This record gives sequence, structure tokens and C-alpha cells, in this order.
Amino acid sequence: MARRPTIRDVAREAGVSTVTVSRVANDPGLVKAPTRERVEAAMRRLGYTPNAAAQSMRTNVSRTIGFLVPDLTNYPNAAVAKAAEATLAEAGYYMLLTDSDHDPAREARFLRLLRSRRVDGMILYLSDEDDPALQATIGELDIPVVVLDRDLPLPLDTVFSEHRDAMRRTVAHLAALGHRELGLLMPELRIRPVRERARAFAEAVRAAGLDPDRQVVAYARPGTGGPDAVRRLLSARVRPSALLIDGNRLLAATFEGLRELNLAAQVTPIAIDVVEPLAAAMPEIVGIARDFAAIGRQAAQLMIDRLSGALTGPPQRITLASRAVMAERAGARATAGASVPAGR
Amino acid sequence: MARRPTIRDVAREAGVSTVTVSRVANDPGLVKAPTRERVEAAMRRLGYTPNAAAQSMRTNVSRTIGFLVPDLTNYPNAAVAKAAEATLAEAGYYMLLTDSDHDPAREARFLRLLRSRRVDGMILYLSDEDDPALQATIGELDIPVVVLDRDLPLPLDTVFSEHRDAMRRTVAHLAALGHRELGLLMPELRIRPVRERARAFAEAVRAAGLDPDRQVVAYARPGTGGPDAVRRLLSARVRPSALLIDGNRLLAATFEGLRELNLAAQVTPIAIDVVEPLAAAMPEIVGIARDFAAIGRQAAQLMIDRLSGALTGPPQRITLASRAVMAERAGARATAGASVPAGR
DNA sequence: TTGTACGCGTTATCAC
DNA sequence: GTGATAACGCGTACAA
Repeated sequence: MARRPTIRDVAREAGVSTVTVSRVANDPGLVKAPTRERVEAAMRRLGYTPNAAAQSMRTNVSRTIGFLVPDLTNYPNAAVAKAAEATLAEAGYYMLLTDSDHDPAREARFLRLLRSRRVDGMILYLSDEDDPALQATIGELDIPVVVLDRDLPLPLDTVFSEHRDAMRRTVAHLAALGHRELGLLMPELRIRPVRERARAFAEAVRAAGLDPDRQVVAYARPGTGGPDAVRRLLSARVRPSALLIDGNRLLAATFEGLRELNLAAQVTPIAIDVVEPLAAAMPEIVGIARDFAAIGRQAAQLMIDRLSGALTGPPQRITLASRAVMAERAGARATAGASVPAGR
Repeated sequence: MARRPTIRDVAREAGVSTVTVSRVANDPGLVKAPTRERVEAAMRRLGYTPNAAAQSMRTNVSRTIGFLVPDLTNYPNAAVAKAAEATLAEAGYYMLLTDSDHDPAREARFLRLLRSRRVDGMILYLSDEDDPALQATIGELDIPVVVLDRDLPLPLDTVFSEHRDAMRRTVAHLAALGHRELGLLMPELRIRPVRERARAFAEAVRAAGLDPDRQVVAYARPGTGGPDAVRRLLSARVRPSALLIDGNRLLAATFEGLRELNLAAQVTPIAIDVVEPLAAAMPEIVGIARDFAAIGRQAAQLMIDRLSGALTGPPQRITLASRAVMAERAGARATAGASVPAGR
């Protein structure tokens, strides 16, 4: 592994000073064409690549944005990250993506790491919005931060999703179809989407005139808690005829549970944030959907605007809508007591 | 945004030299306890974080590994990346993850980017193993590279998946169940897994005594080509009674196509590389499975061993097995002419 | 239009 | 056990 060529090697090779090489790389207009061409040829000949570490040290800018997600294999996370990456790349920024595996300790560690990497900004999907240590760490950051769908007591740019309206419409729709007992299954996480949905569920139940005592809410421990929560929910005092389920994994666990307890015919699953492959495979599964790419683009744009100075002033709080797919489809399928439709 | 504290600020604050501060940060054992504690206190007081750019410039080491995937929202990619990240993190390495969106041009761009970032190594999921420009760029890299499941004419460490055995066993199993016409649907990509599977499919067809002229293979253009390919495949001269489908997306497209053409009862879908949420939701879908986490761990370990010097010498070529889930399950479901099982 | 000189924050080296 | 010094590769005043 020979030493990599530096700006000095190129300068020597082209018979110019390092300054001229630097100009060719950064502001070619400042260099006369013949000189420029000589330098460019030398760069190619030597296989020169600017050393980003040295650039970043000199300019205090890394053109890198850190992006923290709780779980890369969770489709919504990946979709948001992917869209953000594309938007950032267009603007000349790179993304440093890390996976906290839902572990606040790893989360804090990554924040420190990203900080020492001198990223220019961070986009954060936190897995616990109540952790004071984490909040303190975030509060100390002196770079732009964009938070995704979390309520933090900090003045930060945030991209929210609107969860309540779609939840209300879905519950109202189910009630109109004759369902009197509903279930709601969510991950046991201290984060805004879960809280918003729980609140909206309770409100919608009341608004629809359903008996609050006959609605069941269960929380699954992250990781392997799904099947457990499903069993609890399906063996409760009241058995719901329709079940709202948050996320692909819990939906899968629900299917297993329904099979296991032989309740497939009695319970209609309604999906929240269920995503492409599964949704296409099972179109009869309806529920609440979000445009993850739009969320990613919005977060990236906010970051770009902060960094470019196009956006100044107080934190922006942007809210993007959710869709109640079920209501849109006129609810032909999810009639009370109906069996879960078959695979096609 | 005040200037960030540097090692010099800490040194002044603690009344020591910068060298001592550096030692406290990197090799605390070299510094006597009282001094060390004074320095650590100063670090905390000032909120000091080492500047990774400066470190990297001085040491020529970034402790960062670049990881290139074609599509982050594709579960296998995400699962491999996640496992690699976890393994690298344990060894003190960070991962810079980028998404090429199946675009060789973006791929080349990212290679240059990662190179200028002076990553210590790269793990690559390429989207086209025949592109000469890309190969040339990779060949010029003077850092360890681990390639994932691609045949490149370059002497690089590679983690392969074994695709052929599982394919052969699956086809043999289907033939034993009475299927005489099979279909194979894959993405139209110039990559090893697709080629291996096509080859093994042809071999297995012959070995099982099936008529090669009555087997159908279709390739879907990346992106939106799925539904098209499904339609082509299902309207072919010969209609297969079982269909092997590569990946979640094509599986979803196949479900749609079967519904659309009203062929659900006549065609049994068999999944290749179908993944958790969907697999759990539809346990009757069987096929070929891989352990993506093992692939990611293996790639990361190879990288770690190269960088630590534990591994030297010629390129390692490691092959990990695939599982033929269907054969394992004794094929109770996928009998010839059977309808696609319902959602539960 | 091009070049000289310096400093960014860190660590390796050598001296004390 | 601790410190002085130089060097990593680059960008930028300033000078020419």
C-alpha cells in the first residue's frame, strides 16, 4: 500500500504550486485553461483523490449528515433513510447511517461518535423520547438537528406524522360497520406515534359511542414480545372483532396468534404502517398508511436549508398526513365478524 | 456556535501539555492517576470531543468501513448491513452506509466518495458484476474490500451464498409432488445469485426428468418490471403449476398477477429469499431461505481480520449455505395443482 | 493568474 | 511520567 498521492504530488507532477491544484479542484474558474488541463492530467495520472479528513479539518465542514435509526430492517426506517439519502446526495451531502437497535445506550454512543466525526448535522429517529441523558446530549449539540416524529422538550426542527385523524377515521369506520369491540396492538415504546395513536384510539372510541370498557389495548415488548402480547390480547376478558396492529412485525405475530388460537374467522386485522411487500401480497389488509419517502425528503430538505442558511430562526415543526386506507376503500371487506380474507 | 474545544484548550485548562491529554484519551495507562483525573475533569468541563478528522489525518486510519448496498429498503440488504454494523461496532469500527439505488453510476460515485473519505475498508453489494468501469475502480482500491456474492475477475475476499443445492432440492421436491411445469421469476440483474439460480434450475429440471421445453423462466426489469414479467410468465405457451419467485417484491407482484388473471387456484408460489414479516404472515409460502445476519457477520469479520492483520495472504472465498425450507417441511402443502393456501 | 506562508487538531518521536 | 516539536494534507490571506 503505497502512500496516497497528495495535493503536493500533483503540484510537482504538473509543475505548479499546491494552491493551483487546490483551485482546480474547488473553483476551476480561477485557473487558466492550459494550466488547469495540465493539473487535471496530473490528477488522473496519479489517481489523486482529495483527503476528506484534511479538507474537513481545514474548513470545519464535512458535508456529512448523521442519520440514526432504531432498526434498519424495519421498512419504514429504511424507506425514510433512503429518501433522505437521495435528497441529501443531490445537494452534495453524504449520509452516515447508524442503527441503534432500539438501545438508548447505543444511541447515546452514536451521538458522541457522530459528534466526534464532526458531522454537519444529524437526523434522529429516537427510540425513547423520555430518556433525560439522551435529551441532555442532544441539547448540547451545536449543529442542526432534525428530529423525526418525537416530542422532545427541546427547540428542534421536527418532522411529525399526523396519526390521530387517520386513527379516528378508521375507528369510526369500523364502528359504522358494526364492530363493537376493538383491539389495538402496539410496541411498548415511549415514543410519540404510540402515544398519539393510543390517545386518538380512546377518543375515537368515545366519539363512536363504543363502550370504553370493551376495548382492549396491548403493548408488545420490543424484540420478541409480539406473540406474547397477541396471546394476551386474544385471551382478554373481551375479545375484539377487529384488531388494529402497529407495524409489520406485530402484524405477522398476529397472524401466527390467530392461527394458533384458531380465531382467524372471528378477528379482522387492520394494519398500521404496513408496508409494500406485505401490503401487495395481502391487499385485503387495510389500515393506516404513511408516505415514508416524503418524510425522509422533508427531513433532508429541512437539514439542507438549515445548513445553507436558507432557513433561519425558530425551529420548524412540520406535520405530514397519514392516510386511512380502509375508509378510502369503502370498507367493503372488513365487516363485523367477517373472516380474515384469504390470501387472494 | 462557539469554536469547539480542542486538545489544546483541555491542556491549558488542566495545566498539562497536549501530549498528556492525547495520552489520557488514547492510552490512559501511560498517565499517572492524579494527572489523568485532572485532565478528565477538564475534558468534561469543556465538553471536549476529539476531532476525528484530525485524528484520521494524523494516523491515516479512520476506523470507518464503507458499506454499499443497491437498495436499503430491500430486507436482505438491510439485514446484512445491520448485522455487519453490529459486528464492526463491537470491534470499534463505524460504518458508512450508502444506497446506490441499483445505479452503477451512483455506485462508482460512492466508491470515489468513500475513497476520499479514507475509509479503512469497503464491503460491497454491487448491482452489476459485469461493468468494466466499476471493476477498474474497485481494482485500484488500495484498502481491504469484501465483496458480497458476486463473481468478479478480481482477487478479493468474498462471501458467497450457495444457491444451487437448495434450488436443486426444491425443484426435485416439486417434481416429486407431481409438478411437471415450473416457472422461475427473477430480477433482470447481471449478478451471481440470479445466474446461479438459473443454472441450477436448468440442471435440476433435467435431473428430475422434466421436459426442459415446458419450464418457463422470466426476468423482471428492476423497479417496476415485476407485474409485467408476471403477466408474461403467466400468459406463456406453457403455464407452470408452481412458480419460484426471487424476492419479496416479485412475490408481491406475483400475488397481484395471480389475482388479476384469476389463476390463484392453479399456481403454487414458492419463495426465494422471502423474509420475516411476510414469511410469518404467510407460513404456507415455502421456498429457499438464507441467514442474512450470518452473511453480514461473516463479511464484517473478514474485514476486521484483514484490518487487524489476523488474516493475511490470498483472498478468502467463503460460502454460506441456503436452506430449502420446502423440502424440510415435507412438502405437505405444495402439491401439484393445489390452490395457493389462504391467508391462514 | 499564480505562488508563499501559515495554521487547522492531532499524534509520533524523541528528549527530559 | 511528562513535554517540546514536527508533521499529516489541505485551504486561504496576502503578496506578487
